[in-house]
Amino acid sequence: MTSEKSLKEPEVNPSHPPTTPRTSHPVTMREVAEGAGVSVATVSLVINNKKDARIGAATRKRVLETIRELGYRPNALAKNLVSGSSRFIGLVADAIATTPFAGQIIHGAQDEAWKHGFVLLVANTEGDEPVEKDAISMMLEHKVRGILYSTWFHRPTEIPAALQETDFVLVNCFSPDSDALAVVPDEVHGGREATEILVRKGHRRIAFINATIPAPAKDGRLQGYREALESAGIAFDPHLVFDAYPDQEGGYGAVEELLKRDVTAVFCYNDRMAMGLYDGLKQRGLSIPEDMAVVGFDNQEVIAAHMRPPLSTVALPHYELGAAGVRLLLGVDEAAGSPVVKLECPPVERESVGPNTLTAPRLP
Amino acid sequence: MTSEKSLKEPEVNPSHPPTTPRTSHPVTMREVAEGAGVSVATVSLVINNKKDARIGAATRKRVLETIRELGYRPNALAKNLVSGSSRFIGLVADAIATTPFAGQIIHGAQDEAWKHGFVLLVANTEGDEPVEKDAISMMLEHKVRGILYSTWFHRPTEIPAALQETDFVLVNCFSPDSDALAVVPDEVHGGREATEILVRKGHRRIAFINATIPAPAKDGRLQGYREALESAGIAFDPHLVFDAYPDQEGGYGAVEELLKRDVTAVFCYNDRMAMGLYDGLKQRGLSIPEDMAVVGFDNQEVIAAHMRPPLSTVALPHYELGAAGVRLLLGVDEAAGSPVVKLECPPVERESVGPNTLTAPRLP
DNA sequence: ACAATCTGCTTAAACGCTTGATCAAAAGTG
DNA sequence: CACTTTTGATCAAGCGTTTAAGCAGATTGT
Repeated sequence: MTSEKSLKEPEVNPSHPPTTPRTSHPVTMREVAEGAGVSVATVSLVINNKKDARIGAATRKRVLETIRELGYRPNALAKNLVSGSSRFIGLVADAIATTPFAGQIIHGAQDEAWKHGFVLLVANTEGDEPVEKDAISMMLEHKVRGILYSTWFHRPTEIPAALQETDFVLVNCFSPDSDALAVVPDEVHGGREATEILVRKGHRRIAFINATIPAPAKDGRLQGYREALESAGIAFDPHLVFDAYPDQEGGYGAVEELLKRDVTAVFCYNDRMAMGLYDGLKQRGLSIPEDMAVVGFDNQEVIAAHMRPPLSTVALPHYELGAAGVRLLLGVDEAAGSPVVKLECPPVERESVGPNTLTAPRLP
Repeated sequence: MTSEKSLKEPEVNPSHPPTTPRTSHPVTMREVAEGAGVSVATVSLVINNKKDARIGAATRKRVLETIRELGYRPNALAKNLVSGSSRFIGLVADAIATTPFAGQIIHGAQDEAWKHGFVLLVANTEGDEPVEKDAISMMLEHKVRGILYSTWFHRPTEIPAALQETDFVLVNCFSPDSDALAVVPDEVHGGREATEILVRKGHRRIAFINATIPAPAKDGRLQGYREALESAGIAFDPHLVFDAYPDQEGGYGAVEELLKRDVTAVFCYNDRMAMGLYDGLKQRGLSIPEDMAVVGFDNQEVIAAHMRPPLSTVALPHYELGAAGVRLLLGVDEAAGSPVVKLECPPVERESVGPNTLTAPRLP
């Protein structure tokens, strides 16, 4: 009988109530119940303050106090077991930090998930199939509420089989032959916005340096460019569109071609390209925006905002992609008609675009 | 009696075994047991193939097959409940995507965690105290194995009280008055490396544009600079060190000062500063590295690798910080003597540094 | 031939919590 | 005053696992 739980054993250190020494095993609900002289059921009811539970004010207070004194923390694991589902949302990314973009997706997803009481479980697959499979398995085993499957650049993708075992939404990618939920940037809209920045400033002969590599962005932005021209009543001139590899070198190398075109403005496929273009232009003694207005695409903060002059561009809504992905997963957004949601790419005007001074003859 | 579990009800769709329709509730171990005609204990033993468990070859095979047929997935929640601890590692960050850096920390932590069978639970606090508290609570409630508390730039920090309730390690930050485990970049070493890139190319008059804002980096890099000079037998000249705000503008604005110093090389506090410096230099018709050798610090990929010429710099080991943090947390690294581990900042040589052509008279 | 040992599997308790069913006492009703 | 109702709390089953302990039947030792 001596092994019976001794009642009211003097506390070792009653001074700082919430100090739960890590050495002692975690406080459970049972201990709280004993401490407060009630049943665990009561404690549970108090904690979750169930609407229809009838608990006396005195008891409730006593329980709450005991919880504080003991520094009790609910065990989410047990909670989840009972409810059969967790408050986790999985995020499977093919690149988590290869680019700042991926970070933004995580950021947006994290914030939105948190807002709804969920936590993000992140896995980085580096594009490795087996890893991806394991990652998804792990998430399923943890009974995640759903999975966000994201890619670091906008592209079509296959849907891993295991994904079908839970709710999921594709983020920054889409499945051409399936009606899977997806959220992607609206490239066409972006292309239009970019072009319109130029149009608004009076430019009429606007070049578009597109990417050499095929992607939704390549087609979409071109279409947006054409739409913007059309809206402005400017005839589309195929000669003003040409391709370059979408990086600094590409932009730098495109200068020569560009200058042949006799244009006053140029829309670059992305910011890095614009960065190279800047160099090429400056090297020829040309200045921006006076001699050439330029707009980029992506709004890579580290680059765009700090070039000289700061680059006007169009932002890829990565943060929003993550956030919208979560909302779509949770079904908190008013259901869209199409399963694939397209997010706007907002223009970010800085100083690389000035009014067109060349429509009138140069320095008349 | 009709509500009894009907035995061997014909399968609805026996064609694709592993296709577990999401509509049906998840397959549990019990169902596998029934399917295989054994007890759940047996199934458990087979799954974890316990060394000392005695299971017949036939039974084992049958169980394994049933698992496959039913598409069974263990419920990690239940597993964790029993074991009392999860395979989670929490990552609390004050900024998850404000900078590409934070992404790298996550990346490193996730890779390393994964390697040891753990998953990352990420929370972004945006520096907000209550959020931080909630985030830590949530992690504790999920019985994480430990917590990585990370900051996006190297700095001293307070340790949130709740952290003490579990194992934790500070990443990219440290607590001046506590012996908490921490892992940070070795700024002194970095400063030395940066300077030595220049020294090795024969430069003797090397300026250092330090930051205006106090930080471990400011002091550390300066010390590293001095150490490198000393090792090279170059007298430290306080006039060659001056401060500027650590961004593009700062670098651009520092050019004037710099040119007064009559130096052949400059070590910038960070890459962004170097970027501004490039502009200022070019604008004055100076070329890099011929007229001025420049090295940066941080190795911000998006920037450094693509400037013209590509910038020599020193890398902040963000990925490694995350990875080492996890190792430290799990205790897999050979215990270091000091609780704070300093990681090397490796030099990344590119083309912004050439041999010193000015020690000898120009074009002799 | 009988006990001792081994083999293969099952029983049942436990993990920490939730929740519908219960129940005793207090309060309200006619 | 005998009754229903309300109030405040408890019981106990169950969530899906793990694992120590148990138990038949087969195998071995002598």
